Amino acid sequence: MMARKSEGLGERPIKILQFLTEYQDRRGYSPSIREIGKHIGVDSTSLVDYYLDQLAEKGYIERDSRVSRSIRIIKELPESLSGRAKPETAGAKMLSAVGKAVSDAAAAVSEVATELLSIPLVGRIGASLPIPMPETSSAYFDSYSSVEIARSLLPSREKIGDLFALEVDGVSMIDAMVNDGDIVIMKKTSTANNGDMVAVWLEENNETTLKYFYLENGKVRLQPANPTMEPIMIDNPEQVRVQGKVVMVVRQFKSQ
Amino acid sequence: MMARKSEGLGERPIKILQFLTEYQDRRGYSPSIREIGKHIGVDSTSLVDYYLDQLAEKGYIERDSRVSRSIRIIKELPESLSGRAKPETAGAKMLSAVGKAVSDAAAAVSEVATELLSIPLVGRIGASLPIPMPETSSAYFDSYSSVEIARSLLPSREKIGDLFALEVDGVSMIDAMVNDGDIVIMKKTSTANNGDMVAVWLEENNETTLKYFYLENGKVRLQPANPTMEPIMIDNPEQVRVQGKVVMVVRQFKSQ
DNA sequence: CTTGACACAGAACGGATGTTCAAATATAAT
DNA sequence: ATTATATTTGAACATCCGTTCTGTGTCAAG
Repeated sequence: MMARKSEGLGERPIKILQFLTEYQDRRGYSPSIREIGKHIGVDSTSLVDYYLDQLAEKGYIERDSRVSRSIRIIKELPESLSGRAKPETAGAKMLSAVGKAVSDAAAAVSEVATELLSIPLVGRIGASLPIPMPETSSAYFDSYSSVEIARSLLPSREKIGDLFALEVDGVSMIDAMVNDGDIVIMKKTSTANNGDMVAVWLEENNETTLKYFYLENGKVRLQPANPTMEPIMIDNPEQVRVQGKVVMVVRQFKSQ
Repeated sequence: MMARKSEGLGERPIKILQFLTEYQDRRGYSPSIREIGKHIGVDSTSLVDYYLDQLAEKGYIERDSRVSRSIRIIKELPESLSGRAKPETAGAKMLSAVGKAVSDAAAAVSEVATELLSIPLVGRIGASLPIPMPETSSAYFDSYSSVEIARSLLPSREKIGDLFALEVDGVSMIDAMVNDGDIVIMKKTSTANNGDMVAVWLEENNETTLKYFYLENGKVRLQPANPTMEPIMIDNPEQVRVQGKVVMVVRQFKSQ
């Protein structure tokens, strides 16, 4: 019979190709020959080398001579050979999500766009200064950077027009459980409801702080998030300049 | 006097980071330590290792212990230091499948939106229990809810496969500036770099906490985010069970 | 049966590679 | 000056890793 193998791959090379994809997705670099061998149940490095040569000749991968972990995937496995079930690792799941985003990009852009809000990052907030506010109209669209937040994270009927973001400068709001570098997403408003966390400008102290807001029989109580700290009582609500209410705080750890 | 030297990287590490980007874009895998050394004019491998440690501690790269060519770029160089435009055209095909898909997607929809990652919310984290971990190979896809995060908020080349989210239960982590109801997004890992905020299971105290991780001459220092609190010193690093590193914290304020 | 192409095993070689250590020098802080 | 910390050198070590070589067994064609 015509055992014409020139077109097809053996089972082992296919498994290797799958493993390469999975490994690289997960770890960001290529496995070594011995790692490949262990995964497919072969402890002869020469045999793995043999399979890799096949994959290279068929144009599926490339590798540099004498360089460890230099395998690059050039061509995807044909679907007819993929033969693997859906349930994969978490990484593959995320991968498929990305793949979906790619393939659906043209069709679903509008949908995605509505799910992802681009909130202008208009400046920094520190204790010593009133917070900057976005211009009421628009047009600051490309002047500053922006923070992208999924709509699903925000209160469902939040009006997006009044949202803006600030980066926290300094540790002055540490008692509000907000740290240097955090991004606070605020809603522009001059009124607040009880229990809201608001940014207020305190004229007497000459500073901006984040506090929980309570209006109780004519007096304003500004309560720090830290329960061990004393609240600030203000008799005349007119003195309290609410600059916005905090909708969300995002803290990123850039591994530092 | 404030001699702003602590700002960041020296000239050598910056040059290394540029070289890493260039090399990986061109060849699809990471250079070896000696290749890096040759490029920056240093033939001491330990010195390159030293620089790479700095880059890792600052969160620019990640690498796996004892694995050759395993450097991944996590964070791009700040533009103020880059001194180089972004060549997006050629050479990008050598990137891993994920990287390729991501960059393609970004290119496809860059005008309207970036990608939205759906990160599984696998449970709650409290002081009294080890944190639940996502099963690596099972389909928890629709059994739990998920948190949607724009990729732009995550480190640029972060591997997305190992991410999962937990909701904070209780105020036990208030000294880590994490409050009840916060959502922490973590990366599944059993190793940590200095300065990372990690979730660790402390057997003696029988609790899980979030602390900054430092490995200093063989001992582990777990530093609370609250600077007024004392660190925990652990002589034997084997005792420290790192369950993951915190990538992001999201706090939502529901408006009434 | 013989031959030859193919698939596989095991071991060994030599170079590549990450890691570590001791020590020297430089820089900054006290 | 003195101490402490950061940077740098050089070398050595133990593995890791790709490559190669000698086999063994299979199976179909001549």
